[in-house]
Amino acid sequence: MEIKKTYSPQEIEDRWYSFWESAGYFAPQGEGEPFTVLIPPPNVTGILHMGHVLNNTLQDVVVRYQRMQGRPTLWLPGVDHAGIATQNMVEKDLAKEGKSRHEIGREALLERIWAWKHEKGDIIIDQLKLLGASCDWSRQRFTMDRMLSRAVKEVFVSLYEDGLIYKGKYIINWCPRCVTALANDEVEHADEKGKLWQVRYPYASGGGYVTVATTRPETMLGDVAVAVNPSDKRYQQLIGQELLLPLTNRRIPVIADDYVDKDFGTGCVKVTPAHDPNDFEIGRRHDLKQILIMDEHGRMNQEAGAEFAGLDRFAAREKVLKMLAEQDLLGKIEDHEHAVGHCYRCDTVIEPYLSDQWFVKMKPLAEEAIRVVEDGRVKFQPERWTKVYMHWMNNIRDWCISRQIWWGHRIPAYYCEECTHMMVAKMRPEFCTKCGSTDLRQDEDVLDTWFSSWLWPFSTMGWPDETEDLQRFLPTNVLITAPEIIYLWVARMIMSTLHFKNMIPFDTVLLHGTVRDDLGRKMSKSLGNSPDPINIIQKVGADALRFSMIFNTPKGADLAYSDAMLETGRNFANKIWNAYRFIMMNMESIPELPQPEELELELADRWIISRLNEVSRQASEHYENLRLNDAAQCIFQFLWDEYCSWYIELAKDRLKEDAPQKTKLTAKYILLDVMQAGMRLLHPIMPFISEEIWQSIKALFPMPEQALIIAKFPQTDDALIDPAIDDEMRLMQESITAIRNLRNQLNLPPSTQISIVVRTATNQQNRLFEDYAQYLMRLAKVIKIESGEEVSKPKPAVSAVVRNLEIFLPLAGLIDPEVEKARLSKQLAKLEKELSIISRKLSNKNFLEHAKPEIVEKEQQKYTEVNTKVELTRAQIEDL
RNA sequence: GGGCGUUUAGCUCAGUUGGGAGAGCGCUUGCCUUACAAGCAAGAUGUCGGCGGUUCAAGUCCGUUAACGCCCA
Repeated sequence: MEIKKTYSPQEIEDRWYSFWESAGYFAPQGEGEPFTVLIPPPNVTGILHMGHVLNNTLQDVVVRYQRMQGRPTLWLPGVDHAGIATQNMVEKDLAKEGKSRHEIGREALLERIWAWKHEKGDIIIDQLKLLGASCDWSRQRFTMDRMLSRAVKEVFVSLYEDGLIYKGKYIINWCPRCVTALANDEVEHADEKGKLWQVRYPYASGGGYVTVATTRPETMLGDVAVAVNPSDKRYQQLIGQELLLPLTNRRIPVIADDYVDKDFGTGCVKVTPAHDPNDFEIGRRHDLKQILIMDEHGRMNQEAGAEFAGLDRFAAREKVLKMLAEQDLLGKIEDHEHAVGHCYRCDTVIEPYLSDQWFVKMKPLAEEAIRVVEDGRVKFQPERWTKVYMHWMNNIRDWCISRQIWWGHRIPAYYCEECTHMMVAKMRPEFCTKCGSTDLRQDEDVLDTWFSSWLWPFSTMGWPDETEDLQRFLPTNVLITAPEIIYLWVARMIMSTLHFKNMIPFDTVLLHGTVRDDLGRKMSKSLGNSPDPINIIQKVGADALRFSMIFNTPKGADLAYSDAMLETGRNFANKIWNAYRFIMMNMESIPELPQPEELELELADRWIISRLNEVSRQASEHYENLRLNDAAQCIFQFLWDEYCSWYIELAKDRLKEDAPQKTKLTAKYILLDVMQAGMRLLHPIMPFISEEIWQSIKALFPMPEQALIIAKFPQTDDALIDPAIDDEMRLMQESITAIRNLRNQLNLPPSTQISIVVRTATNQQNRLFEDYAQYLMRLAKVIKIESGEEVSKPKPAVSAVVRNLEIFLPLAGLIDPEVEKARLSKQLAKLEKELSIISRKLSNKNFLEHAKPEIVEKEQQKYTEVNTKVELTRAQIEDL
């Protein structure tokens, strides 16, 4: 068999993905307690970015681990219809043809969007497959599917009937570019430098004026009052007076309202109920008129006055300022930094805008959703996000769910054209229930995309039917997502699932960080600092990408991505590949493997088995606790630093032609067994290379399972974790390192063969060095070893102290006693410092009284150990 | 204005109940040692942001302060 020297993922990854998928391994298998993960549905317009990679890799690792635990595991995938984004995109294409959606009409636009969806809507799904995502694609969902649309209608009608959905005229966030309302959380605030203009409003009676301050002077055209704080002494006599609104000659009153901040600006506030949320509230309290001066594109309308009609809002601002200045009505102008809302889709400045919208009453839904988090039935990880959730839930506001676009679930409300009666129903009514007319019109608006996503836990499983899937998989287990959508999505799913299913949707929410570039900036299209994950996968393979990300992402923390970081995964894959290559090179002549009971285990075998069991236990624990970086770390360390650097190196002697047959076969058996077990540990993080190697080992080393993806995760056998063996092996390793160090200090090239003398301190050590002298010979390039408790120190020699034993390297002619003395003195100083710290502790009465006995004992042991080293080192110096 | 987070090796960051400061990358030195130069071996590097407190013992707990970042208003 030919195995390449460098690992090439391209040849392997596609093959195993199709194998898994066609064998049906992604679907839940078997009986027992299921494990379910809901995918945060990506946008149908989306293409895979680094954030998706992190999010979906985390999910896949958890899912693959649970699958290997033998649980029927379901990762339920799908995409959402991304109302505004998708429509924007198709409208852009339309614009290239010189058409607008209004010209072609609603039906034609929807047809075009569906056509686009059928052609390109699965791009991100195909990309997730390249990443290795083991979703059950037979259950793939789309929020506009008939099944999910049915749930949306059902929910809308039900909430309406319960009085939890209402329609009304309110100030909402309006994007004049998207020409639609936005929910509060779809608005992103950014601090911007603006101006605070003072404007003089003359008294209607003449003789003077009041000065108001505003950041948006153009809205003055819609002013209906000026407000002052009732407790503001300066303006007491003003209240009730009338002013003449400049540029319009409208007469407006001065009113008193507690909302006004006496210290902001001049203490006088212009009131524009149709264009400011706070003014809207003031207006309601004082029963003021609402004058809408803009159209839906952010242009002034007739109400703004003939001079302004048709002007864009920012052009209108300039004109208003110019005209005010001409009439000498403009006062002080100050720089003013304030938060400005922007559309999260297109970044256009949001306009607070008065319009007819649909809302969900959230308070009643929030109550139970607060309780399940309070009593721990739903847990956030890391825990601090609980506070964020609670804060929002305790201050929850009604949710504006209507959007003035066409792509989405059309609101199931119907109006009678004759008597204006409104009906809300799942099916279009035949006639008006009030006047009997058949002339009905459906509401033009569609629902917010989140209004379908918030039903994801049960709409994807067939609700409102009581399906098998619902009974089996709800509540799900872990939701893995980004903290940005705690409000938009997570909280709302908890509310909807409690309300409609009387269940929690999931018991754990894992919030992960953001992928940043190496300068710590968020990755974004506009910065162009986001690499294309597909390119990365083509270059280094999905496994390397996945490992690098997991290895470098602690639970809940941000990830700094760089190409350098990628090398961790790539190099690791290559390392494993070469370990596998080495094993296979030596298996060519394998006759037949021994049975486990026929093995002749030596120190290294027992040690690697002990370590494997310990690492399996740790890895399991880390996977369970969602500490995936720790899982990656400990598997990496085991395979690279223990299996490759020590076990394989030691096995080389035992694989030689002339080695005894038993020894040879035992080494081969353990090499294969530990490698296959290592692949099991690694599989959740690096599924492709692990499956490839495991399958190949399986050909020589029979295993019951058909595939690694469904193979059992290694169980720990505590009886095989042997601290005594670990300790003996560690002594050998420390001795080898000490000898290598000596060689290095003396600049001995690897070709120089050396002999050493080891003065042991116990019988047991003596035996160890006799039995395993070969280990030192192999790894420290020693040709002759003399060991024993009574051996005498050769002269001249350099020496090292390992625990309580001494190692001498006799080197006539190569040693400069002064240099050696300096080297040892440096070591001695270090040791003495350490010793003094310990002895200070041990002579502290308080320490001895208060510290736990095992801590004291540990310190005492340490003292003995260090003290021995000090004495031995001192003796060596004197000896020179 | 309110809340949250971060500050540990040159860089990016781990460090879960307080008890011997860690990883990856980078750096230094020597090696193509028959699996791997995407590698091997040996090494250097820290007033754990500052100050104060609790404790026998603090990177870890408490208070305070500074810088940076995020969210909300």
